[in-house]
Amino acid sequence: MKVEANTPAAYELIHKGALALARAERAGIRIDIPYCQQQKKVLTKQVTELTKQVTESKFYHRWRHIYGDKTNIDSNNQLSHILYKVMKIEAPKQTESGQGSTDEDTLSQIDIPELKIILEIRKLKKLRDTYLDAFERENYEGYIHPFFNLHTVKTFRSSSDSPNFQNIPKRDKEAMTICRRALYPRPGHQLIEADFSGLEVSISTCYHRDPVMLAYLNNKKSDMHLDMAKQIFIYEVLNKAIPSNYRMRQASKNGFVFPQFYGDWYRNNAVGICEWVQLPQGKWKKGMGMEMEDGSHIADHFISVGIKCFDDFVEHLKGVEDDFWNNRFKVYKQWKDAWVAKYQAKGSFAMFTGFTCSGVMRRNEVINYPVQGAASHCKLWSLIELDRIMLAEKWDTYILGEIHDSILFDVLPEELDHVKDTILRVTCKDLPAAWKWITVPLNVEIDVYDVDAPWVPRDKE
DNA sequence: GGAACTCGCCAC
DNA sequence: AAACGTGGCGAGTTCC
Repeated sequence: MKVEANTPAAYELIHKGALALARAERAGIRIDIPYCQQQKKVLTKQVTELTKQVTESKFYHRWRHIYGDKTNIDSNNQLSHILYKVMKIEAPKQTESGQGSTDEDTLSQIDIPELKIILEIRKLKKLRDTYLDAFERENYEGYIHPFFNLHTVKTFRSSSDSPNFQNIPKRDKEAMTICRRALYPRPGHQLIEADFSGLEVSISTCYHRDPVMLAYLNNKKSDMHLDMAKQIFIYEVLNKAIPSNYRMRQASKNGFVFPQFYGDWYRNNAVGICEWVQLPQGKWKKGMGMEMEDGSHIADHFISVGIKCFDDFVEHLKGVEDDFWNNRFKVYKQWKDAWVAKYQAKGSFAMFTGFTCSGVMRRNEVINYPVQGAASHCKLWSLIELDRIMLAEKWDTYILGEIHDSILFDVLPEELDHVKDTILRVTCKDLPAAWKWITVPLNVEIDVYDVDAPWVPRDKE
């Protein structure tokens, strides 16, 4: 497969983007090194304690009996051999190469208490060795300078390394706090993060122009994910403020809608959704799964509507998928089929932004690349423009980096209001004015952190 | 002793 | 009909 910048504007975007990102790299992000060192010690102590618990167990003795001095509780090869060959447990899942899997999902299904400890050790070591250690290693005079690359990714997204600034924990609150507590604004400054919400959905709609999706994007009161949650859970999911309703919406969004857009299918979606609401992949009984607002459980509800096990749920999702593409978003589906047919005839396709992709690609790639690419270019155009303005107006504010559909800034508090206004103008007005193919509204949310505070959201309530 | 591989896991 | 897109990186392991 080959990608090319086929227009002067496409070339210019990459050229200017590289320069703007180089300025972000040079600026760097302030880092609290004493905190990193101290937190690494805390994590090491916890790891040592947990390791001791494992090595004192009967399970470990069995392991040691096989591997002797070579025994290593970090070795998944050894663990796989012990579990599935020595103890003859039936592996719930295989890896790519056919070995019994030892990932989190698999180990948590096996009833050996030491496996829970091993998972906890893995988690703590990940934080210590992948994040805090990398921050300290890359520290130069109190700042890290992650690289942002525009030449490595097939779809024209960016990548980041040394350290990778684009995969610092966020969803797991504890992991997020431990890692992001190390990253600070300049003295007297504050961090803000501007996030394009649902950018790839918006950009895909510029291609397919599905009227139902357009209606969702143009009507702020409508909520696609809430509607999908109602259908998937056969439940009146109405209020995001109720925790169980919110969870069902999250499960629909991240377990069904987005994976479907990437080309996934209902069988995988069923597994994903069950993980979100803590239902097993077998028979369901009353009291199973996440708790609802009235104290009942999600399994009670599913049983009451005739879904009594995982396989019933898979069949239900098959129907939801069919309705999703052949009824709800049928124009989107027609666009996908036509787009792929056109690619098959020509051997290439063009993005809105003046780039072409040619060569052998799978169906899902042909559908995903133009969306991911053009969405990424929207963020890059915005970043270039904001960088230009901040230099021209001599702001004491810096662009620090970007995470695919968001940009992180280090802002002088006196400039905050002006910076926020400028971000919203550039992303929501100037960008669609410059690129006429953007025919849907774009939404940007700006998270503001406190002055002199790390990259950790202030606790609500 | 380094290159290249597998596996697992973080982000969007 | 087929069946999840893009990365970086650490630890363990194997190959040369």
